[in-house]
This record gives sequence, C-alpha cells and structure tokens, in this order.
Amino acid sequence: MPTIHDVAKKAGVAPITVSRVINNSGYVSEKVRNRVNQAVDELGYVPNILARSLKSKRTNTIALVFTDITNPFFNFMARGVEDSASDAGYNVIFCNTDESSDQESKYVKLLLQKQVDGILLVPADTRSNSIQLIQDQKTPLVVIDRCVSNKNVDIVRGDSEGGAYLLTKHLIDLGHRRITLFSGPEAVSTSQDRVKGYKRAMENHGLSKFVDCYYGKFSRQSGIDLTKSIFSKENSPKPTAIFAANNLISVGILAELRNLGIKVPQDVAVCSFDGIPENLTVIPFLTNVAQPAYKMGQKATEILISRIKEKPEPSTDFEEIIFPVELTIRESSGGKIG
Amino acid sequence: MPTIHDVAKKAGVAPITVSRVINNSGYVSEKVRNRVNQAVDELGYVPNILARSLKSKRTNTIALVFTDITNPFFNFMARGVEDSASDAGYNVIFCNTDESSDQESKYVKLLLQKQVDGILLVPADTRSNSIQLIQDQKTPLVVIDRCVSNKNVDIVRGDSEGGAYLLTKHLIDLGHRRITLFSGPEAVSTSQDRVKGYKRAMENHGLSKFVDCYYGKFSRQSGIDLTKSIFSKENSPKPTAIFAANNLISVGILAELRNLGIKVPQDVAVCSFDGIPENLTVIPFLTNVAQPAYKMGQKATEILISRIKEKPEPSTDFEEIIFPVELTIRESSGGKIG
DNA sequence: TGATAATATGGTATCGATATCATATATCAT
DNA sequence: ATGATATATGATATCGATACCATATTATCA
Repeated sequence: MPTIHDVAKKAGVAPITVSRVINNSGYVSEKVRNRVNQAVDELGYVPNILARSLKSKRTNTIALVFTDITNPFFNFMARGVEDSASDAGYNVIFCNTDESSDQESKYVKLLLQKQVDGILLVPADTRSNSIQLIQDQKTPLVVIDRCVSNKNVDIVRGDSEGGAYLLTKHLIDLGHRRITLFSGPEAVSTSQDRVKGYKRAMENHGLSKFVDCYYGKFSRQSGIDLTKSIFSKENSPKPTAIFAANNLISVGILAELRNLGIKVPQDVAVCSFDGIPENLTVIPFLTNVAQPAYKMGQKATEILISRIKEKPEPSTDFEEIIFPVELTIRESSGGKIG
Repeated sequence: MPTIHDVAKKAGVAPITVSRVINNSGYVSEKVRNRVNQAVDELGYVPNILARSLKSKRTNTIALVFTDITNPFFNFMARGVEDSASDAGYNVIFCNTDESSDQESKYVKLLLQKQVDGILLVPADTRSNSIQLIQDQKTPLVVIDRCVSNKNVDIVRGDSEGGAYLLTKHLIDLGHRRITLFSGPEAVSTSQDRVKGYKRAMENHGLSKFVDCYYGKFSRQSGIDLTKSIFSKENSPKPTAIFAANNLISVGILAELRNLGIKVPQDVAVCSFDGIPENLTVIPFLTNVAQPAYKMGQKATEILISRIKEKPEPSTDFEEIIFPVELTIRESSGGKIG
C-alpha cells in the first residue's frame, strides 16, 4: 500500500505538504494541490488513520458496552448511538456483555488499549469496577440506562421508578389489588427501581399487604417460568394483574397464560415496562410504559462526544439525565381498547 | 498516561524487555519479569494498541457494514458476527447504511483508513462499487446475505430462490392459485431471487397467468401500502394468498388486512420469508421460511478471519456458501395449526 | 523603499510500540 | 576445555503520519 511518502515523491513535494492537502490545513498553492491530488488518485492512496491517531491521540472511535443487541430496547438504543456518532464523525464498536461483569471488564480493558475516545456503558452490576478502570485512564464515559453506586459519572437513563409507579397506579385505578410484579436481575438498578416504584404505588394506595414481587431475568423464559410457578401454587390467591418489568418478560407471560388457558385481560390483566417494537407488531395490544430508547442513545452519545471535546480540562460536575416514560393504555390491561 | 518507556525506566530495563513481558514473547528472567509487572501495576500502565498496530499492521478490528441493526434478521446476524469475532479476539465496528450506496461507500472509505483487518458487507446494490474500493486495498472481504455482479468475493447467504419456491409451492399445494408476492427493493438480489423462486414455482405448476408480484421496500409500511393498493383496486380479482418477501412486510400485511376486516387465513393466507424473533412472539402464527441469521453471521466472520490470517498469500478461489432455509408451517397459511 | 504580514514549502523530531540484529551469559555434550 | 545451544537483555531503526520550527517567496502598506 502506498504511503504519504510515495505520494510525496510522485508529486515532487515533502510528505508534510501532502498531509496539508489531505487535511486541508495550512497553506498550499493551487498548483501543488493539484499535483498532489493527482498523485493520490494515481496511486490509490488511502491515509493511514492509525498513524495519525498515534500522533493526534484521537481515534474517532467510541464503544458501546451493553448487554445484548438482540434485546429490542438496546437494539434501538444502539441505533441511536450509531446515528449520532456517525453524524459527528465517530465509529462505534459494539460489545455484548450478556449481563456478565467479567465479560464487561474484559471488553473494557481491550477498548482502553485500543485508545477509543470514549465509552458508553450499560453496567452489568451496580458496582461495576469497569468504571474505575475507565476513569483511571481519563477516558470519557457515559453510563446509560442504569444507576451506579459511584456518583461521579454522567448518566442517561429512563425513569424506571416513576414509570413503574405510573403503571401500577393504572392497574390500581382499574380496580386491581392483587398485582404481581415480575422483575429482572436483582443486581441491576432498573430491576430495583421498578420494584421501588411498584411498591410505592401499592403502599400509597393502602395495598402494602398485597405486595408480591419476584426477581428473575429480563427474558421471555423468565416470564414463562414465573407465570408457571405463580399459577401452579395451590391454595394461594392468584393475582388479577401482572406487571412485567420488561417487554421480553411480558411476552413470556402472555405466552404462558395462553398456554394455561387464562384469558388476558378478562382473567388477568398484563402490562409491561417497555413495549414491543412497532415494526414487529400486528395488533398493538400491550399496555406499557415506554422509554425513548433511540433518543436515549442519541443523547448519551452527544454528551460523550462533548466530554471528549472538552477533554483537556474535563468538567467535574456530572449530569444525570432522566428521560420521562410514556404510558400507552391498550387492551392487555383491560383499561381501554385502543 | 504512562508509556512503555516509563515502565521500562521504573523497572530499570529497556522498553523492549517490557514489551516481551507484556506479550509473553522471547526470553525474560523471572526476576525481571516480576520487576516489570510490578512497575506496570504501580503505574497503571495500559499498552497502546495503536502503536502496536502501526508496526504489526493488524488492528484486530473488523467492520460490519449492513443496512439496519433494528431489522430483526440483521440483528441476529450482527450478534452472530460479534460473538464469533469476539471469540477470535476481534472487535466489530457496526455501520448502518439504510440501503444507501452513498452511505455505504462513505463508511467503507473511512473503515479502510482506519485499517480494519477485514470487512463484512451487505451491499446496498448488486453492483456495489465499495467492493472495488475494498479489494484495491487488498483488505479481506466477505459479502453477506446478497449476491453481487463481481464474482471474485466470498459470499455467505441464504437460499432465497429455493426458499421462495418452497413457500410458494406450499401455498399451491394448499390449493391457492391467485398468489401475490410483495417483494423488497428491486436493486437487492434477495428481492430478485425471491421473485425468481416464486415465479419458478408458479410456472412449474401451470400458474404462469396468475403471476402477480410487486417490488417495494423491506418494511412494515411497504406491506401496509401494497396491501391497501391491492385490495382497493376495483373490478380486479383478489389474491387468495399473499407471500411477503420479508418479516417486516408480513407484519404490515397482517396489520392492514386486520384493518380491512379481512381474516387470515380464512379469507387470505399469508406467509413470509423470515419469521418474527421467537423472544418477541406470544403465539407463533406466521408460516415462514427462516434463514439461520445468527449462524450466517458466525460463518461469514469465520471465513473473514481465516482470510485475514492467510493474508500474505490470499487465496484466489472464492467460496459461496448458501445456507438452506427451514419451512415452518403455521396457522397464517391455513396449512396446519401448530 | 523598507518593513511587516501573508503565503508556501520543507526538515526534523515524535507519537508508542516492536522487528531485527547484536551481544552477553549460562548450560551442556563431547 | 571447547564449541554449540539456550537463555537473557539491549540498541537502533521503523511503522505512517503530524507538530513544531525554520525558511523562502510574495503581497501590502506606511
């Protein structure tokens, strides 16, 4: 592959002059500029950004370290990240951790070695030690979707607590009292926050004694398993409404209820945190509160890039941006048929 | 940030010795090794892979240039790519082109400058000029999902033609004659191949005069629009079965049919190329032929990485791997209720 | 007209690592 | 004891670009 030296020789100038032409910096006469451009074309020269990055200390690459691209919520978030990054001239490296802290820190170490300009992180654990690693290297970082115990980070997330409250209240307003919550992994802040919001709503409405919630996974299978276990318990009162802490869980619940011959919403109302992607939905059916995943990805990326740009003197006051959620009432909760 | 020199000075050795310790190469005495490791720890040294890559000419990064991560098929493919790459020690940069050739070549140019070790490409156009760009740089390339006019590339794709034939034959076997196909963009080989398979099946069964197919987009909206237009034509016979060339189109069809009060499968049978992701499905309903998206991503990545490794003397005989599709018969085609 | 600024180009050092070659000591077989 | 081999460490050049400083030419203006 030809280098800047080859181009320089061919054009009869110094390498630095070629550099000026390529980067449109400094002074170059029209005549020389043309000669250089011609040489570039003839040789099929492609500048080596690696070498440039080594000198300039900027790679124009950021990384998104998150749980799983096949989860629709993160899927749309990822797209928001990519679009926003691409607009600003950055590429994105994607890393799936599947909620494993080990995997997470393995990725983070590698990314730091690769000198990415910044990292977007959905931490697998509330006390992620990856955060420390990243901050030790003074690499800009924005945490997405989740809270962490370390407060010295920018965070972009949805209002899990408020959303859970809203959804629970919706069910209560419809007359439900025995409302069961199927949440995600206990180590994840969104799982916890959704439990908190649910409990606050129950307590505020004098339903403390009906509080009934379970931690599990953010997966379809978890929804199936929890539903099975709840409805197979003998001699125990069954819920009249189930609140799924995410969309995959809700799909599992609906599938298993159908399997058991239990009708939604007639026998049991169901609602969910996060909906099913529109482009995969035939009939909108699921009552849910939705977070603006795409916008969250965009916003987090914008913040990250602004941190990258201010890097020499990093700011010390961190932002926590909480996106409001939106309640959509549909048939599954029996609230309104829409 | 400390460099290899800082570590070397602290440990009282030469930089190259530090390099040997880090990379576990060459000979280093136990004593020195310990001193070096201690210095690494104390300084929080992180090797700069950029510098290494500049010398070694390998970045351990590949790129996936495709249409859209939010499309479920590509979504699972992407996950296959990431998993497979990660196992082999590679990171993946994702680029969404949204079927735009301009966007595609913009990304490709940047990726080549970044010296990615290889590129996985879902070309937006049958005659993608990005392919030439990539091959000029002698960067390994694997085309996924689609055919291209240039035959000197490795290709990993699904059997669109065969799958379409299978699905059409299924409908014919059920007694349908007026079968309409809603395909994707005409410039995309999978759209064309699905049309071919459909036509071959129709012709083989003496149904040439019922051939009725339309190009559109691979989107839910396209399914809605085409359905509307078909069923609003007055005085023209309506299809008894619709074949959607991808899952998003099928969702649009089902949604619009429901909107029009047309029952599936009683009034119209519907089937689709590619299904709806299982983890988002409450009741499996859609008859479809599915491609193993995840495996295709894996396989393409494996081939790419093997090409990268053989790079000094690149092979000149290219592989075309065609994954078979799997027919699943469900209620939507009225074939069998399962 | 001379001084100052703007324009145009190049030389050299450097980013942080590693390849290559060189050198020095320890170990071993004969 | 001697040469051969394994072990251990370092000096120097280099990957491909750019930052910084230097120099030369041309333009501009008091």
